[in-house]
Amino acid sequence: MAQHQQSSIRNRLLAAMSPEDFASLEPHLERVKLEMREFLHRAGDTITHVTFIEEGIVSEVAETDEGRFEVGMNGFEGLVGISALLGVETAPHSSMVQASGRGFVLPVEQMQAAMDGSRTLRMLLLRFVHAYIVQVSQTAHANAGYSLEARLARWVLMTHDRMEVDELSLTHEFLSIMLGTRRSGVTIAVQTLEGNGMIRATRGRITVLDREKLKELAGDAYGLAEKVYSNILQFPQKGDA
Amino acid sequence: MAQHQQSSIRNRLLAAMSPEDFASLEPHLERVKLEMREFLHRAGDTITHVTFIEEGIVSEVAETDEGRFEVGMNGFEGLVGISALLGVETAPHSSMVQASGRGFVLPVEQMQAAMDGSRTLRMLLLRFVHAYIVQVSQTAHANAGYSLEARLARWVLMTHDRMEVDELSLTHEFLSIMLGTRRSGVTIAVQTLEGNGMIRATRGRITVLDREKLKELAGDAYGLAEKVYSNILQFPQKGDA
DNA sequence: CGAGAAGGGTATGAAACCGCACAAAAGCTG
DNA sequence: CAGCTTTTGTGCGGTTTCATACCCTTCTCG
Repeated sequence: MAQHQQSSIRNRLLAAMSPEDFASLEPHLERVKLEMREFLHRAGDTITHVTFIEEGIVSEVAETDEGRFEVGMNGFEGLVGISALLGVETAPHSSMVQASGRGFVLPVEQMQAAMDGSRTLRMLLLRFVHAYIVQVSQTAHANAGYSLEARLARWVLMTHDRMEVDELSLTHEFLSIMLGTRRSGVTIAVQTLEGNGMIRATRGRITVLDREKLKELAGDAYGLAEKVYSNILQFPQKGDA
Repeated sequence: MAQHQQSSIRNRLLAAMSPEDFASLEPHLERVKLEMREFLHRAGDTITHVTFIEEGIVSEVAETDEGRFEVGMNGFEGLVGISALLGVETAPHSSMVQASGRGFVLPVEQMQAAMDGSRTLRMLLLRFVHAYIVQVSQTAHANAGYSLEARLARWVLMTHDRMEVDELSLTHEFLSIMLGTRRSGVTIAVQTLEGNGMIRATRGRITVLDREKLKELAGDAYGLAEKVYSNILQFPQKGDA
């Protein structure tokens, strides 16, 4: 009997596969824990595995002289090591665990063999890549024209989408890296959101209170990528829209 | 005899294909002109064709209430309709001709059939998708943390990479859309670059004078994506590095 | 060549952010 | 519970960018 039952899997990609496609990968899947702040790989590393996320969030981070910036994130709707799906061995960015959790790793050789062998699997995973591109594009867009508050709202929403609880473990320091801004700027923005009843903030923790208000603040910086995920992959929208 | 000789093609993707892959596409390729400011498609449109660019530049633009922003660009190193390579029918962004030129269109059905039929073709085109993702990520990164001047420098470099001449036809108005900023802000930034001898600016035109200085100003906002293109696709670096 | 349109330069006050520095909490540890 | 570390709150001056408006220059075309 198979080690892993497809029906008990949280990862949306693994769950959405045809049983045959899943069966071709299943023997090679191996459970891993995703520990807070751990790097699955650094920019420039050779990618040896892809990681299907079951729980938690992994951020794609660009690191330069000017500091670190998040360009995208993935949770149980996706996987880490997207470049490997496209036949590229070297990671262009670093992947850091932003919320601890767990996942399944799969060696790239198996991943590529399976994709070569199945059109349906390819279709599924490449549609996911498309959704990720839209997400990164939205990040570019948000960074270009939206206020710090709007970007914070967007970021909280995206993180919340990928968590099962309303409490997010986040320090201002960490948020400032994700948003590419000053730590004290985050403090001000957090206070504003809290003042408007969108979130409750305590030391090292942000609790989501009102998603509708957050969406209003985020404006067009939030939503497009999420719509694409849900059209393409049955990414579950939080039940308030 | 084939209508189009692979050897006479400027597009890097078409040129880099194996002769067999090229032959499978060649009968379906049709020449098109790319007229200034033309939209190849708008966000939400169904993608019916991909367009391999021979000459000119097409920008991917996100349009919202807050204005329009460029998220990425493609020239003779790439194609328009990337989503179609990933099996998605609907365009997430609008594609606008930023520098006039020409290209080859190919119906998506032929594109997908050819990709399904050839692993080597798939590998090539998906590696290109990867390079595009890195480019968009860099845009996100640049927008997050770099000054208007640095972003302008990056943008001029990227455009220059994709043109054969040093003279770029660009109005400040247009640049302000690309960079997501005010028109008068562009004027100031252009003056600064001109003052430092990096460019010469005349009405509706910017001439590149000193790429090295531009690179210095752009810093880490420029370079990573270009390195990936060149590793993966023999994207020619301008001969000054 | 003269009018109009398109593009570019400049000004001005307000707002958002930055960099930095330091004080106050909150939580942890011995 | 004393002392440390981590996290958060706050202040201040300076810079960048915004929003808006108006004028000037250059080009086009009748």
